Amino acid sequence: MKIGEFANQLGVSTDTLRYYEKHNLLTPSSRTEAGYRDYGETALQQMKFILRAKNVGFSLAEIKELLQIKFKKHQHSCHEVKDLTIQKRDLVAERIAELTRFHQSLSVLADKCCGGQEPADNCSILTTLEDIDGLTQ
Amino acid sequence: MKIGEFANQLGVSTDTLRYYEKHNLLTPSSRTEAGYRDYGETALQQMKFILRAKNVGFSLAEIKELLQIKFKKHQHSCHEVKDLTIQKRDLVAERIAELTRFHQSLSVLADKCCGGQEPADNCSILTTLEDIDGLTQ
DNA sequence: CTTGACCTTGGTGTGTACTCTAAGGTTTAT
DNA sequence: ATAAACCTTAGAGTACACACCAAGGTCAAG
Repeated sequence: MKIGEFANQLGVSTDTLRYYEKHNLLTPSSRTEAGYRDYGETALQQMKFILRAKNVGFSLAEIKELLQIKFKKHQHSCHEVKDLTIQKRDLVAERIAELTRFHQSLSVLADKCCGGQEPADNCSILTTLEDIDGLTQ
Repeated sequence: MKIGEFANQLGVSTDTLRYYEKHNLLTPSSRTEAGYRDYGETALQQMKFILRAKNVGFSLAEIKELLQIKFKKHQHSCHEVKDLTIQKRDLVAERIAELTRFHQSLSVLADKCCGGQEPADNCSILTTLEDIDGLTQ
């Protein structure tokens, strides 16, 4: 399968596939005589693996690690894989916590503001940002 | 106040201050004869405004908008400010939702894995990423 | 036999918020 | 007088995940 068809089947761009190849995430099974990339079943499965891993939140760098393990499963332990997963989960949790604080602060600001058409001279959002430090906790 | 002292007082780097100036977020009150930046009380208040806005999750681009409004309050309405705030809040909410899906998927993966020291040949995390599509509904 | 759709490489651009470097000028203390 | 500590500018580098472009080669259909 040439890159265009392969990309279409997976719903990604050819640029993405070349990018993944450059970054050692997915190498086409072979090349045609003309030098065209030729993707086979193995590549298809691997690309699906990558897309699923992306879907659960892994970065490309993390996926690369997962692939290394996947390639040589017997040289790695379940522990390693679970560790990667938990580390990522905890990182995600931290980011959620941070965004939740943002959301909370923004809600407080929005709720205090009348939102009317009058000039913003006494807008509570602006005055709050000007005056106090206590918004975050 | 020269840039070094000013930066210290606010807990930011001098690079950050020059960056903000370049991007029209904060201009020092004046310059000394030697061309050194000289920050005054107005700059201090504005920088605090910026840092507070950052703390509640606004990006620098959004803060720039807020500053434009703040500079000419009578030309803008409360409505505008509240709109910006709510738009940002909703954006943050979306991102939280996405990350929460990630967190959920990662938890499911982690919980299924034994995490033991044995080889990863049958690691449920890897096989799940290999086999199914149903992690994110 | 040519048109158009595909493919190749290498390189640049995007957005965010800085950080770091180089090469040089100024100020302050000793 | 000189060294340390500060300041200046312009420009490059960082991370992430691609998107886009130019210049050219290849392939199938009409």
